[in-house]
Amino acid sequence: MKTALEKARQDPESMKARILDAARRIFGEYGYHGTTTRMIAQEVGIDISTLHYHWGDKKDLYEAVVLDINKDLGQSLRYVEKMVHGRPLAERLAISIDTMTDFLFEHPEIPNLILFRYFGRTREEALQEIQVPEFVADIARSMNLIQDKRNASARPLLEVLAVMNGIYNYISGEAYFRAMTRLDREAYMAHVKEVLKFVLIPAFVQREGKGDLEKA
Amino acid sequence: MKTALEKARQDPESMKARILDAARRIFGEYGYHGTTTRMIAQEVGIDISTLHYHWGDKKDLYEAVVLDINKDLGQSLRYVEKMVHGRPLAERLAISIDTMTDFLFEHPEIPNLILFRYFGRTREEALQEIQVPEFVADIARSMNLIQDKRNASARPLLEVLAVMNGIYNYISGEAYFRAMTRLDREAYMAHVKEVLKFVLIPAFVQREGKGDLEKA
DNA sequence: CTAGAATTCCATCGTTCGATGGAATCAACG
DNA sequence: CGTTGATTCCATCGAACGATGGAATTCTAG
Repeated sequence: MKTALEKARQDPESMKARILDAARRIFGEYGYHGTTTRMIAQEVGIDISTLHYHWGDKKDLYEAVVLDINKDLGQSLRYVEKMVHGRPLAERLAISIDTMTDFLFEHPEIPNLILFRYFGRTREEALQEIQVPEFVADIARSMNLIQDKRNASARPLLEVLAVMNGIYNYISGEAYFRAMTRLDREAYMAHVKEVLKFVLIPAFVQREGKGDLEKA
Repeated sequence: MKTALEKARQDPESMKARILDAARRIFGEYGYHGTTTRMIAQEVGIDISTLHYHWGDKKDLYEAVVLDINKDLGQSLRYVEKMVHGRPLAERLAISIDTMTDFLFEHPEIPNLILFRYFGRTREEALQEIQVPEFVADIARSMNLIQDKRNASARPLLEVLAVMNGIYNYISGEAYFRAMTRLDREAYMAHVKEVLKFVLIPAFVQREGKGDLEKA
């Protein structure tokens, strides 16, 4: 007998998986308080009681969404890390930006929910943590900004946040920024990648160059 | 006889002004749906009906908050523009970043509400626009990225957004990022300014240099 | 086919939220 | 003092929301 979780993971067409999928999108668009269980149920085309049957109450469902998103983001980051391993810094940054931007454009609810967590508060206490700090430290190590993941100083962590948030902003703000720039989706994605690489890469490359100079 | 608006502007201790002030903070922390009129009333120490008496319904109050914030942000941007006028690019960016960061740390509800608007959606339709596009075009002109504010192409607008959002992120994410870096408020502010200048300035300065080279 | 388990929906409950009428209080002025 | 208008609070309403019991339906094992 499969457990309920295994079922949901294995069969993306199962009711439980369909609800989780819709919940990701709607929580990502409207935030925790802006989302009603009725909105999610309607999106799936089911009754609210079916939703509660599978996922418990609203907070439980939200926490499941957060865990699911952490899982996807972690997978994607590990994939990118393998991809850029051993390459020079500028190339590593360019590939990371391109790959993560592509991935997140496909799953905008991921940066959306992360940004909601960063910037907003919830009336309920102790909603599930998004494990971003863990990810940020991993990236800092992958970028050679720190050696040990355990005791990272503030500066490199904040630098990594500049890169990650820079990407998140353009994904989550797509509707707003596209209206502002009057670009279609494809052109917007291309411009975003260009601008991100233009803005983010020089600083790190310049410093690396200076470091080498001092060594020599 | 003064109008109600003039009264509120002139006397910051008036009930109407006190309500608007509390509403800015709470809408900024919890977002539109995360905020209840009761929370605002309790913050001021009054009854909900007093709130409705002065500002109408929840949407009206929210729109007043948005207008108020647009006013403050616009003033601050114009002040910075005068301050940096005529200086070289790197200096202009550094001063702008320092000044805007200081200002926004004092008024975190401003970036908070702007980011909520970017990234989140509301169940109600047609909530008051935050006039960010206008501001972004102004800054692009002030940075000599565009000549005419009217017909700005996408690229410079997206570059300006990278700068503005970079600042907003660290302000609005203070609680989260400070916990992550274990910095006190003062140290956090200092690090943020350093990191912002480190990340954002080189790209623009480098391009300016290349531009001059091509001219020569 | 059938019995039992799993799933889905209908009806409904209690709470919270936005909003308002109307009484009570306060301030200004002759 | 008394009248008038502005302000504030109390009581309460209807709608929306989260949640659940239980009937109806579907699925599954034997």
